[in-house]
Amino acid sequence: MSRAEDKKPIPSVWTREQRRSDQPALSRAAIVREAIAMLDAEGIEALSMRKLGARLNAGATSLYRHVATKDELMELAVDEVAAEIHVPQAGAPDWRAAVTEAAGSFRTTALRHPWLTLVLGQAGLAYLGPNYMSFSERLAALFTAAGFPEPSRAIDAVFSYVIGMSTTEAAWLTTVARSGESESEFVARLLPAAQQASAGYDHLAAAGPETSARAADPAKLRDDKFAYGLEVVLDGLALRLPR
Amino acid sequence: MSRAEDKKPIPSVWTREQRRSDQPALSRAAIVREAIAMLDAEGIEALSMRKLGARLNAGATSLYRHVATKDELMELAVDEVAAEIHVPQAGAPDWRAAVTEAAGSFRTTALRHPWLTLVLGQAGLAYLGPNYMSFSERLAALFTAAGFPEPSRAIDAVFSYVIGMSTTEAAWLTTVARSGESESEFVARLLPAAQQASAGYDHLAAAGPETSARAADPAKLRDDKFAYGLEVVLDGLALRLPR
DNA sequence: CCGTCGATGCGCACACCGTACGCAGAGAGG
DNA sequence: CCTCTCTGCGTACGGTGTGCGCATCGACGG
Repeated sequence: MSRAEDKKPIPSVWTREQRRSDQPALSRAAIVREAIAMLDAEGIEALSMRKLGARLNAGATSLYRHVATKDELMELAVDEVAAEIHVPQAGAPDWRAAVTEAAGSFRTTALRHPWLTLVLGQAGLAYLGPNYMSFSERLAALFTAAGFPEPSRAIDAVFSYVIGMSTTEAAWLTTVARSGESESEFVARLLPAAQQASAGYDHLAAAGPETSARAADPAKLRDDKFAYGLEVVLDGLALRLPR
Repeated sequence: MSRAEDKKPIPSVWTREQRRSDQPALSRAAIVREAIAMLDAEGIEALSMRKLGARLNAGATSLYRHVATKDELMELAVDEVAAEIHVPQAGAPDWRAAVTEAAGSFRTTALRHPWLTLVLGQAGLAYLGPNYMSFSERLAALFTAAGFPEPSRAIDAVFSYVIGMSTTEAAWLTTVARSGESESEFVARLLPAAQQASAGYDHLAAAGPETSARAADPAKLRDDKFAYGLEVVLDGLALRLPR
């Protein structure tokens, strides 16, 4: 106590930087934006509060002034990204084209942010953000205008398919990304193993050559597969439209 | 060195328990079995190598003699559980009934092990276990026998739907389980909040009363919803059968 | 019977995680 | 000028997955 200055790097007025008005400060919006950037770039398990704080020139625990918990951050990120999904205005004459557009938009959003489906599967949309709400509202409008007596049933049918396919694709793309190779390279390298694995399974082996022949452009193959299944679902729904 | 016994609780012959032939020892099968039990009982984020080890009267790191990594453990658990999915023998006259059976079996398995869909979304089935392989093989046989020229397309369509719906349901059930209430209680308690949230959204609000009236038996409602969507997909597929 | 060896279990340690808590400044209002 | 609220941060706690090296054990060759 006698020696006023002891250890520590001397917290004097000169050492102390004034950090005010330097950065636009921390804000919920900035935090969410940066979190999404990290999630997109490095995947879901690379996001930590500490790293996120560092990216914002802040300490890890500073974030908690604007966000209650990491889970809440994730929900905010999900809702933010939900704004990217485009659902056409209701009432257009061709409801199939409109639904196809909405489904495709969901898929591309999910593939652009491969962590989306993971969080959806975990949180289950318990707390609904505004963007997700208006997404649902626009869908409901679309299917109602199309003439479905129980629009929510039809929506669930279509979007269960869309979510399922998008989840699978996102998982695949994540695996590919982790390999550091392009999708075609990865497929080429995986092919022998896959064929060996399906040896002894008659029907799987039968599908092998056919699949490998088309593997030249895997992205297009995925597009086609998605479109095919979507047409299947829409055909099934069309049978249920009155008249 | 002079005093032979020093600190430490004296590792003498008497203190030292013979652990041999007490438990069936640690084995990969036992580890996977116990991991599944923990996952089912306490959810995916409650499973840690330390707790799992403790449940097997073992240290955390002992498990690594039988399992390379936690991720690998999860893949083993997924494949183990895949054996529970029942796919009817190919060649039955009514392919729709057979597919409905397989789809329903997948769903009940996914709901019995709500962590299944989460792991599927993460790992993307990069490494395929034997049970998952024979599941796929049986499906391929089923759809080939049904007469689909491109069975894999049809399988993907149906099971993307099934996976999507099951994922959503599993997430919901997990949320319900965390609340400690029954599903009906949870729904009842959630209803006012849901209605308030959908105020201002015309079409969502319109669906409100109808939904709440049916909320008396939520499990049945989910069953119906799943069956409805499945019929939609199967109808769409039926249109693509030759002749 | 004894010495050796490979397989097995475990304690320790490391780096990292989410986050509770209380303090240090800054800006606003009296 | 004093006070009060709001924001950021340092520290700390109790967890996590897992690499490493040692102790122990059953089996087996001499």
